[in-house]
Amino acid sequence: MDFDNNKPIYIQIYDSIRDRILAGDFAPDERIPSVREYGAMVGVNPNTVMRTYEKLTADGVIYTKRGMGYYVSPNAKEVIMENDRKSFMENELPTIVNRMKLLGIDPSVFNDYFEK
Amino acid sequence: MDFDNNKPIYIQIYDSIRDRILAGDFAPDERIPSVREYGAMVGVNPNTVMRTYEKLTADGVIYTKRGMGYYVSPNAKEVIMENDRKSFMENELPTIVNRMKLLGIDPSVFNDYFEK
Amino acid sequence: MDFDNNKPIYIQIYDSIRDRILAGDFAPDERIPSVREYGAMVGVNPNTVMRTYEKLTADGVIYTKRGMGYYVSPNAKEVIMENDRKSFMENELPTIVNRMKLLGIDPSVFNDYFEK
Amino acid sequence: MDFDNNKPIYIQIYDSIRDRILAGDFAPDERIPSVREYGAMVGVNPNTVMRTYEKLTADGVIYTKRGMGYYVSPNAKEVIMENDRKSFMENELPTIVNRMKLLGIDPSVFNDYFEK
DNA sequence: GTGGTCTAGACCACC
DNA sequence: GTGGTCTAGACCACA
Repeated sequence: MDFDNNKPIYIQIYDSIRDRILAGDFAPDERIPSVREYGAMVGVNPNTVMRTYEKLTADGVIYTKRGMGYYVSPNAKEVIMENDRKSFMENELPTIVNRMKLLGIDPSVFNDYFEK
Repeated sequence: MDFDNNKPIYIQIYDSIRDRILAGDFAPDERIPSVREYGAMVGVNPNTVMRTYEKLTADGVIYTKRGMGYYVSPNAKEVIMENDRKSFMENELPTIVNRMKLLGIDPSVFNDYFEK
Repeated sequence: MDFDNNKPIYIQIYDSIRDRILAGDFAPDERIPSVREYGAMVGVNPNTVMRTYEKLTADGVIYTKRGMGYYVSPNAKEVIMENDRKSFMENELPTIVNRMKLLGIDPSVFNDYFEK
Repeated sequence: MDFDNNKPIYIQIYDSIRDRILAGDFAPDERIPSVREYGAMVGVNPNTVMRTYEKLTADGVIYTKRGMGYYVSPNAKEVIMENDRKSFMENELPTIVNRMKLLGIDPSVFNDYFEK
């Protein structure tokens, strides 16, 4: 796995695991690789993977069983979708609209683009 | 002025000055506040403002007269609009639409939000 | 049985067995399930149950007959009650009261909660 | 500062800072020592202090200004009190009451103890 | 084996 | 100077 230097590695792993869960690569209650395994796979230090797993746990996307590993939450997909939708509506949408107004771009471009 | 901690302050000032130029707060060839003044206004170290002014100068949005200060370029608005519209239509719009499709968000939210 | 991840599982099993003895689920000199059986029941590795049984044996709450299994001590209830009451009154009660005072919580919450 | 080996150091620092805020050692919007300073003071690695600060930030007890340091939230005291009260009522009270019932301890001990 | 904590040391962007 | 990220390596309790 190769990383973009402008973004923390642990965030990039975070994004990629969320994507893989959404894509169905990891099923609910399935065990995901240990921090050591995953670190070896993508070529980063286990500590860095740990940080990703901590964040995903805080989100409620995965959970941990002591001494056994990390598992995908049963409702992981819903949690991810819900978080993203919320963040889009509350944070991104306002700033996008604001910019479009300043740039004089009409909202109809979205309808047009959607149909393609 | 209050800042978002996830973005460099000098970029946030950069954005805000560009917005103010688009909004007409600063007219072409008008002098903008010195780094010291501006820093005091927004509660920030002059060094940080300096960094903003350097970036705006590199963009061609403002220019400097030695010993006199910084001035808005005659064609500042056009420069900003040109760059931003292009980048918006080519880069941002596609990724936004893509995300919205994944999240199942309807393009009509834009029309709705615009009216507010 | 579902476990709280902040506490070792063998301790949680330990607590639960003590509770069951106090509640009369296990009578004095009655045989308790083998580590294998108990592990299967609660979905845990026999090693983990073993650790619990060792601790209970050290406490004098159960005893072992070689080749036959583990049995509840005749005076198990008394041992548990004795230890716990003392430790509760001397150690826990003072710190609980102290915290409640700091947090401004009235002792009446206990009377209220008891009735439920 | 000397630490209890049974508890993570970063949690012990976390507790101690919360206590100091409640005690008024750190005022609202006051800057707290940098991770390096604090680490040197209590004799731990800055990374460990960082972990404490991250947790306090997640709680809303402190906030960070980029490149400048960490500051006590204006409503830090209220946040701490509220969190503690909630955790007491939801987590501790039920388990305490449960144990008292098993041990046959009457809730009146609290009223008695409070008056001392 | 697993997660979890901690250290020492490094490098970066930002202020 | 500050926070923030990352590595390498260590040690521990737990399963």
